[in-house]
Amino acid sequence: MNAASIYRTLIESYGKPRWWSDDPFTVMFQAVLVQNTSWGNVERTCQGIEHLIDPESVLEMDEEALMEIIRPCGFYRAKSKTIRSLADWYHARKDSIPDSSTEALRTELLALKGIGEETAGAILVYGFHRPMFIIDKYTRRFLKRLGLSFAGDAERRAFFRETLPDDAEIAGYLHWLLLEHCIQCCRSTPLCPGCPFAHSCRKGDER
DNA sequence: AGCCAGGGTCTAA
DNA sequence: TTAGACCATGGC
Repeated sequence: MNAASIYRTLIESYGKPRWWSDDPFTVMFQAVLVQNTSWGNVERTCQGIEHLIDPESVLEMDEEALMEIIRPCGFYRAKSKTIRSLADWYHARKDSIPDSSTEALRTELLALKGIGEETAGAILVYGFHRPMFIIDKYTRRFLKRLGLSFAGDAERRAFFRETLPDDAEIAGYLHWLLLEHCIQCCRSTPLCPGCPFAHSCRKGDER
């Protein structure tokens, strides 16, 4: 089973996925909050404070206030620092982003403390509409359950690049679809009711 | 009560 | 370069 047929199956089963957010800074803010944290926590935290989620507001408020706001998402001491550096970076950089290469943006993001491959990928894809396959824990588990093993994330990315176009929308939709699928299906053991991959899924046989 | 959640950094070997 | 400790809270 190749990546293109995985994508097709996901679309057929779950329909057109939603985009993370149309606002780049909202993507950054939430991408940090969601690190090793459930999406529900992030949604509850962001509910009602939409007007504070922009670089200027973040830089204006003191660090204690920001920590208090994001506390329910855990790791709030580290995450508040990361969000501030993102706000700083984006505030200074946003006008020149359209002229920057994806690789340059990725390098700059990775240089910020608290931003790793996955968070950078999410920001590039959903925030800046740059093509990049995002490999997260769910993606790894999903591929493994399909019986596909890889030496590392570079190989996983290559697997997706092999049969899918180099396109930001596809990358974003694929990631969102995998997430949706895994939350409904892969997260539960031992059986996923109505799983569109049931015929090839080796759940429980993955370690 | 204990485990997991859409990670990332630091250290030791 | 890789494994393990650590960060912290909320939901089930």
